[in-house]
Amino acid sequence: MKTAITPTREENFSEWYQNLITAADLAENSPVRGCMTIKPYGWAIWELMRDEMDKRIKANGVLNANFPLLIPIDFFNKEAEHVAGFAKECAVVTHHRLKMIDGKLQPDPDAELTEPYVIRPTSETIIGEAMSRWVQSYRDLPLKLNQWVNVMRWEMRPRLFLRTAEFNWQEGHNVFATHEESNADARKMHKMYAEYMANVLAIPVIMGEKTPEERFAGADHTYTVEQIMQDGKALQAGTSHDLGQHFAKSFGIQYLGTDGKLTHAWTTSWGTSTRMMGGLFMTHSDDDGLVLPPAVAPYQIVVIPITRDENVDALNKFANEIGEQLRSIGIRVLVDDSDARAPDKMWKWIKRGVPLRVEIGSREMEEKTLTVTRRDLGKSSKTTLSIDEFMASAQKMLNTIQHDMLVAVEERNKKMITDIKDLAELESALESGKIGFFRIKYDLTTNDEFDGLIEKYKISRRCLDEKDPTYVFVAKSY
RNA sequence: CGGGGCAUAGCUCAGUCUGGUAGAGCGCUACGUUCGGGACGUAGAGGUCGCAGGUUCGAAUCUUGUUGCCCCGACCA
Repeated sequence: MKTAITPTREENFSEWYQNLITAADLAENSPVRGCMTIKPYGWAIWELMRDEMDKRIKANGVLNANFPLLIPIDFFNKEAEHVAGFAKECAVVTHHRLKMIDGKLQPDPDAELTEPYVIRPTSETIIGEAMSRWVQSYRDLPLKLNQWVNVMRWEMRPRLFLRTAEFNWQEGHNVFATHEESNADARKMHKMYAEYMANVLAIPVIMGEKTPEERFAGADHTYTVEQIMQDGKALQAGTSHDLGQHFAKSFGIQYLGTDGKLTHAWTTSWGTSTRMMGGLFMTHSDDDGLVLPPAVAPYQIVVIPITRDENVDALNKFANEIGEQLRSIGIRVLVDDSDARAPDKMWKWIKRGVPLRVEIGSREMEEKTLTVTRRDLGKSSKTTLSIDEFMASAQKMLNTIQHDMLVAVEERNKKMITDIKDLAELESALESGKIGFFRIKYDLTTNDEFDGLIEKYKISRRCLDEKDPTYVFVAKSY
């Protein structure tokens, strides 16, 4: 059986993943170390993902803003834990001018900044500074901000979408008058992420709080959504932090309460990034390429005219009419009337994961029918139906695909989670090559013996079980 | 930043050991025959062999240095 992507997932998962990205024309490595170029088809997916997320953010009363890319180095000194977390991976801007020296452009030694800037790895500090000025009274609270920006973390080992030096994300930053409110907010955004991933990306997630060892630098509580990839590894797809008063105290975010007293506020921050795209691709795709849920597919339907010399114009015209009809009922459609051979067009759009493929040949044109194939189910789902029937049911078919993809991953995930009673059982499972998440009592994992297993099997604590926080999920991760 | 590997056509790679005019497959272009889940033939286009030095009559090949990439670690959304 020939597959469009080689090697297959089973043969070599990480190589399959890289080839998938090339085959689906999503992104490529750039000339800049650790940074990727997201190509138009990949970016179109991101735009759809972003728009869906943005709607949800705004529905929570959050407004978008935009803070500077560069952060004064001094801001990082203000929150000790935070500095420690990020110092190792910061890019720093030290000059403001280039000069031609010995025929080469170089930073001008005479243009060194007295105070270097850090390219933001995240924006808690610079937003904290602004909030300290914007928040004066309890009437200014809550203040809810979000920004869609790029950030930079100098990664040692980049992987397309999963870990790149520069990445795009949304980072939300909210301020509240009380700890009850900030903690409730962190949890609310956490739930929003889980809902989004299930309903938009068709990815069920494991929700829970990070253990103290894995918490965000400078947070009291970190809530995470963890996805399970097809190879059993975990992907941290979004985090929501209850920052307590750490940043409020460091940056002087205070409000005058009704009691006339000045009180430090409570902040949260919450983010999801282009890493989610990696999760999306790794979760749903197969050995023939990408499989996209309709909600984030740039083209939900591709119409392919099966042409021969004598019928090209008529068929292309007919296919475009079908395309127009579908657009008029709100479906994103591409009519591939390019002059490539029909099988080449089919494989091209199979590899790019278009949820529904519509083939039209002379026969269909005469009979007023269409042949429709679902990407998620493959060739066996090929059916022929009348144009009227299809127009009436196309949106429903897309909804069904969206739903079925979520259910399929839920089913797969059930087999990926194993209950473990003690460390001996955990070790023998790992030793036997068992993949996936292992659920074990948290207090069994706070000792040297467990640290040894972390070292030996490259596992980590992903999060506490939301349903019973005395349990923790352990897995290998990206 | 440690350990290993690689750098030759758009892509995957051979050629390097043993120095002698730059190769294959895929992809691309044209034409013909094909045509509903990866067709075939013919003809073409396409590379200062990562970069800089050294050895040599002559370097993709030997040598020194350098840069970048990949894999495995440490770090991480």
